[in-house]
Amino acid sequence: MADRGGQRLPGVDDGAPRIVFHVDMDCFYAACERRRKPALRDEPVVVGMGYEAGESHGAVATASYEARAHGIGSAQAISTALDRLSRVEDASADEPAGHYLPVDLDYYETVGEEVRDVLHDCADVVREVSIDEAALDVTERTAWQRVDDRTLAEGYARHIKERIAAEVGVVASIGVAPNMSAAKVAADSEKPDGLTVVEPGDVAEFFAPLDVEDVHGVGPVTARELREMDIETAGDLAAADPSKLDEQFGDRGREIRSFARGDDSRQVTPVGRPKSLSSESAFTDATDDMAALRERVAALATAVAERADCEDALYRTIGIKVVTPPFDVNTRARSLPGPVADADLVSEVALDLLDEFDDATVRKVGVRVSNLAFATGEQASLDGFESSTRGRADGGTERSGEPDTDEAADRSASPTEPTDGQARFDDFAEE
DNA sequence: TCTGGGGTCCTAGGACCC
DNA sequence: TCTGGGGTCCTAGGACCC
Repeated sequence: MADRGGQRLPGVDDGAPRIVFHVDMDCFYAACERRRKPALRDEPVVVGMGYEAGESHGAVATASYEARAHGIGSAQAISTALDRLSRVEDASADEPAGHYLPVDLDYYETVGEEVRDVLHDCADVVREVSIDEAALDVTERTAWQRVDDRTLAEGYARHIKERIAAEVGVVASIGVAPNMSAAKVAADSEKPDGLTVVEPGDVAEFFAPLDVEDVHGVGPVTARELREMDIETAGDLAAADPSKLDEQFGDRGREIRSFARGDDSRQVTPVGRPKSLSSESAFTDATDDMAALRERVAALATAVAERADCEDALYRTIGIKVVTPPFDVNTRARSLPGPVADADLVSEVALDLLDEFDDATVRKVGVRVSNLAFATGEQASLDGFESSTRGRADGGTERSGEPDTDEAADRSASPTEPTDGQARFDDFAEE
């Protein structure tokens, strides 16, 4: 598959800077809606999730630039967005200016698929970061070489933008840089319809004036702590005393400092299998109605189990999330002796974990399965998979025997396991 | 920003093992 | 029983990303 760029061994540096493109669709959900409803072009468009038609509950997923001009932004409460749209000049109370649409992920997924087809056609290694973003290693397809004051890489990026516009009908911004972190920041630096090239020698200079919060891995909390240390810009962070950062942030300190310098040694690799699957849902008003909570949790458990099924995933840990006002996140989880795929069990365990919160007021609940194992397609040999299942199925740890007992001995010690890789359900009836 | 939904990774403490 | 040291797994929470 990815046999050109992908052959390179991790950590091996042949000296030549790589060429990474970060491709980011502009206002992707809104762009998808416009693709199928051309009348929405040039109009303020707000795509919101977690809301029912006619209500003002939920949050903004994507706002078009026309809507952003009125102060509407991502993650904003729908009520605020509607309020701001209704204040637009030619809006009436009944009919606010602009268009408010609920998310239609299935449709965006099909559009995203078309974009991915183009990207895979244009690059040897593609890392799909999300439905609307991807990192590409195109080192083998283009070059940093300049022709007429422009790099070949810039021309290639432009070609990809044009293909996406022509073949899919949505607009992408692309950042071009020698690594993923710099390419991402470059893509964000000019939107919409941006194309920003940061050549290998210019990376540090490009980062220096940026706000610390623009650095990958620096969120609101870390940014505040950095500002308290008088570190305001990426340049400040790049020049900061590593031991001080280490003291404050541990390993993450070194990482964000090197990102701020424009250094990022991570290779572009395709995303692997998921590590967890979850589903959550908020109540319009916080509730202490235990019956309603149980009903919601049971429905989420069913949904999660179904998705795990679709992905051929077995899970060994089942957990819940309970959010109480103002916004306290509580999680509980229970691990099973071996991987299973059993919807009833997900429900049962989730509801059992929920019992602890029987006198809580709850605004949001979630169900998660993790510690995933995949029945098919995983490169680990079936032998390895089975022996690890067996080692745990008796309720002990894998190392429950003598130290360094070999796998053959381990295997013969538990002769009665099922053959499909699942532990028996009664194995964990105890707890 | 009174806050939707789906993820990843890291850390810290406790249980338990040798 | 105390002390010492190395290690894994599990749970819960936090920060971050899109």
